This record gives sequence, structure tokens and C-alpha cells, in this order.
Amino acid sequence: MKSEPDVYSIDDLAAKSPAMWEGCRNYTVRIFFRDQMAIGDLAFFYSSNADPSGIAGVMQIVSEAYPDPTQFDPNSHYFDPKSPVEAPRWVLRDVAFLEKFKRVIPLAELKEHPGLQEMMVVKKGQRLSVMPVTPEEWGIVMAIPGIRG
DNA sequence: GCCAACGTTGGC
DNA sequence: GCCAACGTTGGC
Repeated sequence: MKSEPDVYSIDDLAAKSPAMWEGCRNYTVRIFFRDQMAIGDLAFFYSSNADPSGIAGVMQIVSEAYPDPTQFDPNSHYFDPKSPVEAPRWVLRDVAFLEKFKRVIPLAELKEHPGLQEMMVVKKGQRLSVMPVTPEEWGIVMAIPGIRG
């Protein structure tokens, strides 16, 4: 799950956890939130538009999907005037901070890893802000030396 | 329902 | 700041 650290960093999550993963405005991501996640699932916190961009740590899904309140807030950057309160268009889930890696695992390092060639975030042109990770990919990333305390 | 134009994402 | 990739919009 991607976030720009300038907007919301893993330290922000660590400071106030759990938190709403707000602002996703993409129909594919909506399906992931609604149907592809379960309470207790683990997720990588991916820092995008960062130096370096890459995996910064681990969090956990701790709620079911429910309407993202920012879509109804005219003062919010994520306000969607086309989303009626009675039929909300966008959902989110609550996430809880679990762990910050000792270093960010840069995207370039993920791309070089022989076991991660099929990982969705590594694929060219892939811009979704939320993407699935297979158990195998999860294990490979977590086993990278020197990232865990 | 097609598709060109436009906007956004996000790595580099 | 550039630009590839791709989603969305809107005219027809």
C-alpha cells in the first residue's frame, strides 16, 4: 500500500495507530479494499515519490471496508462531489502499525531480486496505490538481510 | 459504445 | 522537470 511520505509517512502511522487508509480513488483499488482483504492481513507500507521509493515497513489490516469519510468533506483534498452519502463510492480500511524496517528497501532492489520479478509493484507501468503481494513474495522480502530489528 | 483529449501517477 | 503508462471524461 503506497503513500507519499511528504503527505503521510510510516512515522505518521507509527505515531497514531490504527489509522484510516484514506484517499484511494481508483476502482481497482476499491475492489481490493472491499473484497481482497481480511482483518488480520499484513501489508507493506510502500513510500512513493520518496528518496528512495520503496518498502518502509509492515502494517496490519484491522477493520472491514467502510466508506471513506473524506469523500464527503468539501474541505478535504479527497472530496468527491459525485459520491452521494447515501451511496458512497469510495471505501477504506483501518491499518495498524507493526514494524518499520531499519532501511527502506528501494524499488530498484526489488526489481533486481530474482524472486520478485513477478511482484506487481515491480512491473512496468503499474501505478495502483494498493496491490496484492503473494505469500512467496512476502517471505522473500521479509528475509532480506538487515532490514529487521 | 468508441475513442481522442486530458489529467494523474510516480519513477527517474 | 520529463515523460511513459494508464485512468477518466466527454463529444459524437
